[in-house]
Amino acid sequence: MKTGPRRSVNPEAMLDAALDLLDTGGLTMRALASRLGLTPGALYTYFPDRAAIVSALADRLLGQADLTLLQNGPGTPDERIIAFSLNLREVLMRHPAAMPAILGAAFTGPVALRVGESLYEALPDPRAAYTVMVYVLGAIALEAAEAGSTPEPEAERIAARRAAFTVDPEAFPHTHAAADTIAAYISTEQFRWGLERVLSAL
Amino acid sequence: MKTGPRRSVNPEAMLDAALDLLDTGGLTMRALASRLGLTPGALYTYFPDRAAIVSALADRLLGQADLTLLQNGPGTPDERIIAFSLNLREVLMRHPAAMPAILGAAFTGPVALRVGESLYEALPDPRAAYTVMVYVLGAIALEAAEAGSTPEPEAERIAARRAAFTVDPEAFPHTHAAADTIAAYISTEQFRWGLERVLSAL
DNA sequence: ACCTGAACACCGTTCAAGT
DNA sequence: ACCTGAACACCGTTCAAGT
Repeated sequence: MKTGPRRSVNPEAMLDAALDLLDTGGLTMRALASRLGLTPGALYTYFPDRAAIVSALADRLLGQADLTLLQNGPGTPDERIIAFSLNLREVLMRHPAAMPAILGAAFTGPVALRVGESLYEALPDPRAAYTVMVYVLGAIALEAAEAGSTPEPEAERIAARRAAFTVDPEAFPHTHAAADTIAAYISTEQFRWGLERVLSAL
Repeated sequence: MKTGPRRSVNPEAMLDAALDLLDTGGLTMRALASRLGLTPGALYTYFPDRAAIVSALADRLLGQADLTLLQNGPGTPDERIIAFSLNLREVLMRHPAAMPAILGAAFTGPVALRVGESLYEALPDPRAAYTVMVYVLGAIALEAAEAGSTPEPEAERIAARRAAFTVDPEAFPHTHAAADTIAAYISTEQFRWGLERVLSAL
């Protein structure tokens, strides 16, 4: 029983299909093969194993962020770092399930190298640059970890967090008092606020 | 064929065995059952599914950090946050494979709530507190993502990173020039440096 | 309540054989 | 080089049945 279309099986098309399956939480070699009209074993002609597919996917996703925002954009280096980081967050949050792979392949991939070099141009102290990477990737990883594979709008995710968040006011007074702010931890506003603070210290 | 010891099957003992298996990269329901002298199906008496075991493990691991460093330690609030963060990093880096679960269950678990409340006591602005969480957990997640499940000493990991790191000096001049510092991104020194900078801005 | 035995519905990967 | 068919060695989870 062949279920998928047969045309144009190449690494690019494979990654398109793989990303689609990853987003729906069902990236298996068997499902991917079926999408491409292939048998599972045929995939090993293109990639050595499943992990290689996920790594390639991670680097490709990184490449979807608009690097010109960091390189040629208007404004100060800090402003360009903020603009690129906001764009990167937007791109990566469209595929939360890929975030673990992004953390894993963070610096090895070819695209990651180009992003890194551009960041060092904007922020020459490499220790400072890494601090920014940690903040940006850390914030996105925390958001992605609780987002479903289907990314709801930010406002709805915050409302859901607020509704689900209840703590004993006696035992956790500070936490209880901060509930609204805590629900908004995943907001663009919080992301930008923290990033600006971090950059101001570097 | 029974392979494991039979005595004392309770949730605590299960989590001990589960952590051990997670560290060696082989946490499966079948392996866990065998360790406990049980059949796979018997595990579902204690936990509803595999994910519940991993979540419980994550919260338990968080509890191994010494919260008194944050609550009652000497020094300024910032110094206590640094001391606790260094301790947390040490604890979590003993079990890198658990880091994804830590990110996922970051705020829901009972231990996580206590840690959060203590952090808010030291750093009352919740937006500032979250920025610290993002930095600390982000840095540990990036380190854990590339560490093997068996945690080598830090010095060896840095040396291995330095040896493996080669880039085209023409195409990536800044990256090439920063190679030594980049190799040391996973160092305690870099972790502390970044954290101090972040705290100084909050 | 706790556990077994057995099954169900899957996985990733390999490999001889074909084209 | 690319692909099939078939197998190997696994998975998590369910469930009737026993104690």
